[in-house]
Amino acid sequence: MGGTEAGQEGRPRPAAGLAHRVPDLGAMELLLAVARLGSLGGAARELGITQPAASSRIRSMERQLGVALVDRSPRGSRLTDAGALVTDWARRIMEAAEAFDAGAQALRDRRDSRLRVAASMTIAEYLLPGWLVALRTQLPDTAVSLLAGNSAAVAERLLAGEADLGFVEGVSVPTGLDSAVIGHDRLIVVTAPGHPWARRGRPLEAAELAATPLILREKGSGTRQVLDAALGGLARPLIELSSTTAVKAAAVGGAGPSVLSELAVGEELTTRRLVSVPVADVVLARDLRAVWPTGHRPTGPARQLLSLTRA
Amino acid sequence: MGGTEAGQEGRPRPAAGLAHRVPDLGAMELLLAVARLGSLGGAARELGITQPAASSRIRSMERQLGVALVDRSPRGSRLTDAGALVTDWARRIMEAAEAFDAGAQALRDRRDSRLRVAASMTIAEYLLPGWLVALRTQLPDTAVSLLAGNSAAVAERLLAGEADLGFVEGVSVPTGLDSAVIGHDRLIVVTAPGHPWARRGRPLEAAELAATPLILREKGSGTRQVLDAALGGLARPLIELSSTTAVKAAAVGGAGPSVLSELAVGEELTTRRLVSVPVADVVLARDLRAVWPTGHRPTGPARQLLSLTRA
DNA sequence: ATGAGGGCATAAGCTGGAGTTATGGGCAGG
DNA sequence: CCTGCCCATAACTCCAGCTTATGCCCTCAT
Repeated sequence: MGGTEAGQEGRPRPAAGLAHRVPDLGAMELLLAVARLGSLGGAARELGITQPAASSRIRSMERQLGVALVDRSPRGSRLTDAGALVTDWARRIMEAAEAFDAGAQALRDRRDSRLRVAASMTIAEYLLPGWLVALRTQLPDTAVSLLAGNSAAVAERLLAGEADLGFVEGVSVPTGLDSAVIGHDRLIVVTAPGHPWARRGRPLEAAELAATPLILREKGSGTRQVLDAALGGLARPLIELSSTTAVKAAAVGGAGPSVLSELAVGEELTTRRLVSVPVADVVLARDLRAVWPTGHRPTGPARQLLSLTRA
Repeated sequence: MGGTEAGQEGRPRPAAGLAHRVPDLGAMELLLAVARLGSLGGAARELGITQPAASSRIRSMERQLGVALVDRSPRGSRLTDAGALVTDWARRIMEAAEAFDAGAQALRDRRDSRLRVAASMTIAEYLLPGWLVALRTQLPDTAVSLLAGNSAAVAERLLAGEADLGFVEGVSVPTGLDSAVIGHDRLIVVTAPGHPWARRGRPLEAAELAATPLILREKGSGTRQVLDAALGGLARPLIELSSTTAVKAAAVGGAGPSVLSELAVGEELTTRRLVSVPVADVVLARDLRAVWPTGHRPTGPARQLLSLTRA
């Protein structure tokens, strides 16, 4: 028994076991239903399970967290104060899960979909799932398919008639396509709040930025290319990491300043885990564009998605 | 068998069953490990499970999503393009889960904790979990406890010596406490991108806002109170809903304009599911403050947390 | 060329958690 | 007082995920 126990002396354990400390998505969904409906039985009915199942599931979630979440009474259940908080936090997980679901569904629905989207990686990663969630509220029964690739691949799909609408980032628009600017991907300089740059009065000079070792993605990544171009190939790495998340984690931990896409650090900025440092004389911006074959203005679901993406 | 099947004629199904369409957190954690390490076996070792378990779990995730995620070869596994995308989306869920975990742990760790925080609901809901995650990277072994309540309760705890640091929002600071402004909770007017207000040239006048029916939280909610005060008790409801999420969903769906805390809609704004409408002559802002008993300037972990929260 | 090693897959068996049905006890309102 | 809604407990079932035991594939160094 417990065969797992063998040999865990100096296990690294970076953030491992999170899944064991956090209730699973089903339990959270149930908790949200209880919060909304004010009754275990009601929530159970809504999710298509029985009342005892709901009762036991909530109870084991309370055991796992070590916190009482609901006040049960003979005429209903209400959240405790702690329960309300936990429910709010759970809601944010479920929102991320909804975006995941919308995206995953689009990756799968190849052929028979009514709206075929081709998008560059950055957009597909950060923006598209949110758009799809929004679109779903407007057109619940429209199947969407997604193909992610670089600008050239997006153009190819559109011109071959294999996609209805495309999204690319960058300075130039592939030939044969019309486009509309829908936003900007700005690279920003960020540091942990404790770093000296977080309190400087005047904006950072480009030369200063180029002279300072930064936490960066590896050479070859899109972000790195834009930065190198803007600085004239001068970006000086303090550490090179292979994922945006790793870079963010290092920056949050105070290892040094970094340059990241605004899209990647929205959450960190609003919670002040990272602070944006104004930069004086470099513009690190790329346009985000919706694209379609010249002349074939988007119609139907494509038009609807397009209108979601710009003001 | 399959007793669940009974009687589901006109089931409401608002967004039900999400948990069945999305892999569970353990599977995502595994996927992230595979992405990072480039091998199923390696990921398995890191999570303390066996290689066949990892293999089968990834495979069933691929079945569930209907998408191939990893390219298995006799010398390792790499993510497919779709897999990279899915992994990025999963990472966002895991980040939310990490915040959840940090918060939940603080709710539980009552007595023996080294840093006891008291916070108002808005801050505890939106900001604190992120701070705790950041703090964890700096002080991994510091137990933190959290007590959430209104301003009066926060003050009481601090003055009784039962909390080391507090956070409140609002215009006045409770007596007996020193404070530092760490941010602002601004209410902003938002609409779906398709709404006429999303394209107006000039900012909205207060009178115009007061005259337009809005999607709002129910009377008595904090947000509603601030809005009513700023407008002179005039806010006119189009729909009244009992949770911020419901309000957001209605606004995203295009039901009408709404007024929400900036903190609540960060994600929706960056993905352009909602658009912020500038307002001319009303300031809907409250300060967010860190507070502590007069004279007892925070030290140790409390000081560290405080420095995380402000620039 | 050949054996060692890392990596993945398949097969068979075990276990625990989540689900089910069945039943009982509190509290409100006609 | 009884009907209805709410929740809890008990006993049983079932499956997802785990383990161990094997085997095949490929690469690299001897």
